[in-house]
Parts: sequence; structure tokens; C-alpha cells
Amino acid sequence: MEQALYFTNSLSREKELFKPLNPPHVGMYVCGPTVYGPAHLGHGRPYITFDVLFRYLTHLGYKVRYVRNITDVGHLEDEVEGTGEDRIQKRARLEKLEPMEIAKLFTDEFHRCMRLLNVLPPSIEPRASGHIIEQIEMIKKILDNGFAYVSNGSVYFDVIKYAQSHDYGTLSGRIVEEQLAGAGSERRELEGQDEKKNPADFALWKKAQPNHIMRWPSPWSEGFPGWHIECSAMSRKYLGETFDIHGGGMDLLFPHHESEIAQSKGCCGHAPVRFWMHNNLITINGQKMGRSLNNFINLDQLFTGNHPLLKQAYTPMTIRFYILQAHYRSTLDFSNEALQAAEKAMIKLMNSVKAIDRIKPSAQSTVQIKPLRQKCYEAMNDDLNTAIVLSHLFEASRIINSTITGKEQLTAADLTEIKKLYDDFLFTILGMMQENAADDRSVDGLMNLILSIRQEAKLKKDFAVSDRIRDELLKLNFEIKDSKDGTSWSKN
RNA sequence: GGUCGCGUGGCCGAGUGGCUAGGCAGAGGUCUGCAAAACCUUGUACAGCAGUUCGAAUCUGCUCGCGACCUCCA
Repeated sequence: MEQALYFTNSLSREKELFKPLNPPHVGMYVCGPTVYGPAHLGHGRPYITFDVLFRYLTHLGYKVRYVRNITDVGHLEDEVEGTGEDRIQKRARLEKLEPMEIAKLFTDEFHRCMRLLNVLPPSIEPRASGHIIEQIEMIKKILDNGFAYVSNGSVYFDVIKYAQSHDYGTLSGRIVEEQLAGAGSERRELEGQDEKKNPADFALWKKAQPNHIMRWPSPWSEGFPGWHIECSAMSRKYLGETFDIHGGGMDLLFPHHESEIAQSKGCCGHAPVRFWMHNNLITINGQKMGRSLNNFINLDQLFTGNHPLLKQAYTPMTIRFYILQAHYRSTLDFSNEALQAAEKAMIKLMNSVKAIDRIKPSAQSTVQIKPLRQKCYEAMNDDLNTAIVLSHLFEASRIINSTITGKEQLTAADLTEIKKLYDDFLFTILGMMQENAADDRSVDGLMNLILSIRQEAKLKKDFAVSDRIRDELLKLNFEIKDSKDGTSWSKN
């Protein structure tokens, strides 16, 4: 099916029709995690957002190469304290672990969380530490082109020089002159600032301090790559000098992505990315959730409920649903109330999906099912509006439930249609999944036995027994529901 | 100070000129031995002020409030 997908290109700040460079192939790069700590809720959002984009593009028939990096080279821990100590190194020293051991630990942890959230693995997941050579090659080329200079063993990108022949700041709407004017009233004291010709310059290669463990040889010094160069080098290697989509959180727009553009142009002479996409941040009490603000809740803590701000545990699918209920370009505020509402809504939706099989087809349908599919496509095509897609799926849910209570009727064909709607949009594209799916057959058998005993008790009007069975099962998280047609159960 | 964005009914959260978003919570009802679920009904919402328009939550201006980023916190 041919669908015209529009999404907001951060470069123009407008919705643009997406056309890949080389259809049906799509190259997509998303900034991945730095693996020096556990992933928190704020990290969950971009990976879920771009997972949905990956899934949707794939669903539309594109051949997507999705590259998401792992940053494991570490950078400065705390420049304000002036220690210059590598973050990963600091953790390692504290916990007496090798830096790479830490990186491995949190990479595994990250993967585990992504799996639980049903985030598909990317096509390629390159590590920064495995692409030092590519980064050095790129820096060399930028130096050759005259857009960088060596200073005391470090290499800096020359923003002023670059801005004379190229647009700088187009992505973030910044003007070099204003940056240089030093308008910032409280400019921070940054380590290595005196090595730069200009405060606007940024590092491509940093010479390592003696206590810096993570280091690699280079033509300029033993050191490590600058903050931005890894994404440029790895995207170029796997997606080419120009590729379709680059995604990430809005907090990366400047300086990270702006620098990526400058580096790539400085190296190859043209812009690396055609469509930039940025998801908004998750806030808590109106403030950005982030490591630096120390107001984050780890994904694992959400899953276990083990955090002082959490009133209960939330399942991975609840988290995913909560994120999908908002549009990706809006901020999303954390609260227990919001998560609890999402949990209930999700369970309601999932229950009606399960209930489809209980419906007996009718000769005629009393409602139109077909239009829902096109409405879902329209919502996805309009800047990935997952919130609207969900509202249509709730409409389908209402139809299913009304059919069960006899208010509506559906033909076998429409039942198939509605099932396919959920398969495609809820499961395949939005990536939701049933969490407590039908365990195993022995539970089915046991439940059938117990429920038949309860049914006999009810027929004998022995409600003490029937209620006891129901209440005790509920304590074990098996919820049973009586209806005219019999009793159904679900595990919560 | 600069750049960008936000302010929607009790809560979360869609929506960019006229048509019910949706979810959660609340109220009433149907069903039911009770309960739960489900279904039906129910909401003076669009920060404030002024303007454009036949018509604005949606466009313009101003005011107030909040947030993100501002060069090495991915």
C-alpha cells in the first residue's frame, strides 16, 4: 500500500513528505546510549519513538538499515571540578572494575530493558571504541580541508573558519556572531578552553591526561575522540556520506547534532542528513529528567517499583503505552497518576483484543470497520501521531465490547478485519504485546476445573463457596468475570 | 542576555480557522445473587488582554507563567 508519510524535519521545522534517497532503501541513524550507567525513563522515549518509526517504515515496505550506536569511549566526568577524569574510568575506580567491564555491564542492562520494552534491535549497533580508526581518518580529512587545527596534542574544529564558507547553526537556529559575543552571562569554565582559538570551537580529538585510562594512539597524541565525531564517523561508514534520517532527543540538537553537520560538511563537503527528527523530553515536575539533574528514574526501577517516587511497579508495556499516548514532539510529564491511567487504559485495550475470539459472527455488520484502518494510516502519516492511532484502536475496542454485549453485530469478514487492524497497528507498528499471555496449558486446565466447581456451587446457590473461589483467585492475580455466556478469566 | 518551545475540562493528553479526539477519575443508568467487567448517558476546556475574520483553542500583537538548549552532562 502506498502511503505518503509526513514528519517534522528539524531542519525546516515543518512537516515534510518523506522520500528516501534510494528507494526502497532507507538509512536511519539514532544516537544511542552512553553505557556508564543504567538507562532511565528519559532514555526510553527516543528508543521507543524511533522503534515505531523503524517498524512503520518496514511495514510500508521500505528496506531500512537502522544504525544505533553504543558509546563506550567515555568523556569528561565533571569539567567544573576540573578533574578531567573519564566518566567510565571514575566508575571503574570506585567499583574496582575495568572500564570495559562497566561498559559491558550497562550495555547488557540496556539491551535487557530494550527487549522488555519490545524495542527491536537495530540493524547495526556499532561501538565507538571499535571505530577509533574511522574517527581518526575523518579528523585527518577535516584537518586537510583546513577546518581544524592541532593544539597541544588535541584537535579542535575551527568554527569561525568553517562559518566563512558554510552555514553554521542552521539546525539549532544559532548565529555564530552571537555565540561569539559571549552573550551568556554565566559562561562556564571548561577544561581545555585555553587550547582553543575560540570558545565556539569543539574538540575532535582530546589528548589524554596521565590518569586517563581509556586512550588510543593517534597522529596527535595518546587520547580519545571528541564528543561528536563518533556519530559522524559511524553513520558515514554504515549509511554513506548522505543518508535519510537522523534521530535523537531534543537535548542533542545543540551542540551534538549541529557539530555532526559541521564535521561532515568539513570532511565531505556536503550535508550528511536529509531529515532530522527530534523527540521531546520526559519531564518530572515540569523539569527535564536527566542524569545531570539527578531526578531520573531508571527503567529497571519502574519495572520493579523500587524507587521512592513510585507508588507501584509498572510493566514495560505500560511504560511503552504511556509514551505512545503522547505525541513524540511534546514534552511528557511523569507522574504515578499518569502511569496508572495508562496501565488501566492498556489493560482495557488488550482485554478487548483477547475478546475478539469469543465473538460469534453475524450475517450482517452494524458498524463500519474498514474506515478505521485508513484513519490509522492517516494518523501515522501525519508526523507519527501514535496518540490518534490509539484513539482509533479504542474505537475498535468499543465495537468489540458492544458486539459481545449484543449491541452491535459483526460479520466473520469484519472480525478478521478488526483482528488484522490490531495485528498491524497495535502489535506490529506500535510494538505493543500481550504481557500475561496465556502462560501454559496446565493453567488453562486448572482454571477450567476450578471454574466448573464454582459454577456448580453457584447453581446450588452456595455463594459462600463461589465467592471464596473468586476472591482467593483474585489474591493470586487471577481475575474472573461472570457474564451471560459463562465465566472468563484473566491473569493480571 | 540569545535561540527554540510550551500553557487545553478534576488528571494525563490529541487537535492549527467552522465538524465528538482518546484515556483515567467523577455522576446517573443497564446488566447482575453480590462483585467485577462491559455497554449507554453525562463535562460552562482551551493562561490573560486586545486585534484579524461571517466565525479562533487554532492566525496577529502584547502581558503573565513554565521549560529546553547556549560548546565537550550522548
